[in-house]
Amino acid sequence: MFKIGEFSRIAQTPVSQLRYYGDIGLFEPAEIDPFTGYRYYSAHQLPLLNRILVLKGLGLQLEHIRQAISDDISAETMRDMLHRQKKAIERSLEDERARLRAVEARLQQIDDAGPEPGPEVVLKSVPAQSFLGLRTTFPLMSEIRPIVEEMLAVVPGRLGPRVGHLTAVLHDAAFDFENVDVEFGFALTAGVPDLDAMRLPSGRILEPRELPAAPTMATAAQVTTLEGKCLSYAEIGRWIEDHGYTFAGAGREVFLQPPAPGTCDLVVELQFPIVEKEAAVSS
Amino acid sequence: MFKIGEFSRIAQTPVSQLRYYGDIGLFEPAEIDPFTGYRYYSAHQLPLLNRILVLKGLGLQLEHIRQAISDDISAETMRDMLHRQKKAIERSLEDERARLRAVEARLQQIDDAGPEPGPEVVLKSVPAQSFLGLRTTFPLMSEIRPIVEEMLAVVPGRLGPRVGHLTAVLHDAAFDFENVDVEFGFALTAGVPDLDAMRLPSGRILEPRELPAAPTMATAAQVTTLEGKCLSYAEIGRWIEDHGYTFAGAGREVFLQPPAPGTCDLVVELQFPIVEKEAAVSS
DNA sequence: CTTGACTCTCCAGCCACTCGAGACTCTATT
DNA sequence: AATAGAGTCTCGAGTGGCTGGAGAGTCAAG
Repeated sequence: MFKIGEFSRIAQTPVSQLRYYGDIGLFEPAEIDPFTGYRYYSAHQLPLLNRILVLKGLGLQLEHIRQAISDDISAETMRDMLHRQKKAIERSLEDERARLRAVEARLQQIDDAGPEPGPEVVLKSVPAQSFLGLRTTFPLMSEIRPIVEEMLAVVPGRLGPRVGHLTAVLHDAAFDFENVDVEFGFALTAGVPDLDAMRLPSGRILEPRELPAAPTMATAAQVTTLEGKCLSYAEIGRWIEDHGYTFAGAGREVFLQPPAPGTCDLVVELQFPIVEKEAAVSS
Repeated sequence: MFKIGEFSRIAQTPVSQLRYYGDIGLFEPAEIDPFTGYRYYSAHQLPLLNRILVLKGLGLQLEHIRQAISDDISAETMRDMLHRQKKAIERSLEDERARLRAVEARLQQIDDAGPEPGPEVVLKSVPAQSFLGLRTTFPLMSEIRPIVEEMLAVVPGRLGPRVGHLTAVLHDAAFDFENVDVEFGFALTAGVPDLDAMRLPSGRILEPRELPAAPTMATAAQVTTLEGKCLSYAEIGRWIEDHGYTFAGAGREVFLQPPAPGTCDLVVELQFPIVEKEAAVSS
């Protein structure tokens, strides 16, 4: 019989761990002195402890190990467990690899561009939404603002609390500054009532439609002015390429802080639906 | 201004997380209603939150993220941090890969051999030790037992509390059952006193020497009889091959539970020093 | 005014330990 | 036999990054 310290030296396992395993009933000393409380381990227990340590080395949880070492476990059950473990490791390995790529990309970016941060690109998924909007091809960017201001002045008041964010849907994949085909309108948060159309003072008519769900969106939020958000298009485009995605549908601009009449202070989130580019990647 | 729920929807971040980040002072609401305690977030905060989430996605700890987003951080410091992070990921990636290999090996083993477990092989490192032993070439295995019993009967009594485990050093790499060149003796735990040699009743003399340290040992512990431990040699040998190691020195048998005169109940730990086999492994 | 959705604070729990405080116990040497 | 020093005991708290629940308060639509 060994006292905990010597057994710990033999098994190369910390004393605290042995005590802990005893406390949770995973691996208990062969004997405990009822007067002093000293734990005594027998050499015969070493194979079991080793088995536990090996299973732990495979990444199994202690609870699973407890099941695995209970005498009545079949080879089938064990196989199942290890199979699940294998899948789990493969998943986390994939995650780690992605993380490594991301860290490396960011290091690269610092070396390339200096510390000028730029907006962060994050993935999101947005569900399908009702949308009330007006699609137009604007010959010039400057013509957009009046219409937007008209919408902002009128629509929230009329729709009341159902109204979501002012949103632009960019139907032009090739984004340039003339003849932009863009749909402005509002996402509707609650279920839409019997709303067939809505006429603006200028006579333009907003029509309701369903904005499709986008399971994967690359998004970038920024504080900017109405005309100064072009930089981020480049940024987000590069990100999408770098991370092995491609565009998959019309992008959006969500005006989280809509342009107020007096100020040029607004917050926009660019959103682009993407899908993984299927490439022959060596695993 | 958004209430926490809406901001959570916008940022696709759980409410609980936002509250937590507020509590630890990593990302605080733009405003807190002093009467109700309601948190209010501004759209302007979204870029910062995104930055935090991206850094978290790189695997950084929140404490480090806090430093990283504090305004006065240089590109140098940031690079350092990411560099360390990269190293950490690479390390854990290597660990995970090893784990995956181990799980796969074990699955293989179940498919091959059925659920008959066999002893577990674990890695250990043992420091250099003083040793008091007797090296002999035994023509037959059966001649070992009397000598061992003689040693067990005499030595512990004479050395008192300094004595470690009965140990056999196997100088024969090619292990067969005749003419075994083996050294039996005792490891000495405390610093050895002025002990030059020790004479057994049969006239044999135990001589002291230094047992070298072995930074990496493949070990397997088993409950067995004196003559029935051959199976494990195969087991441990296969393990060493499978895991890309080679033997590096004389193996040992440590008798954790020494053979008592009346019983055949003993516990032995086989120990083989190993080194990584330098092979052209594709990373 | 009611109803239901939201939000608040505070506390416990997760996992697999580790560390420290304060009190015993063992053992080798004087 | 006394003592010093190493070892051991229990108990409680801490780790990181949250999540979940209880119980109470708040908001907004109808």
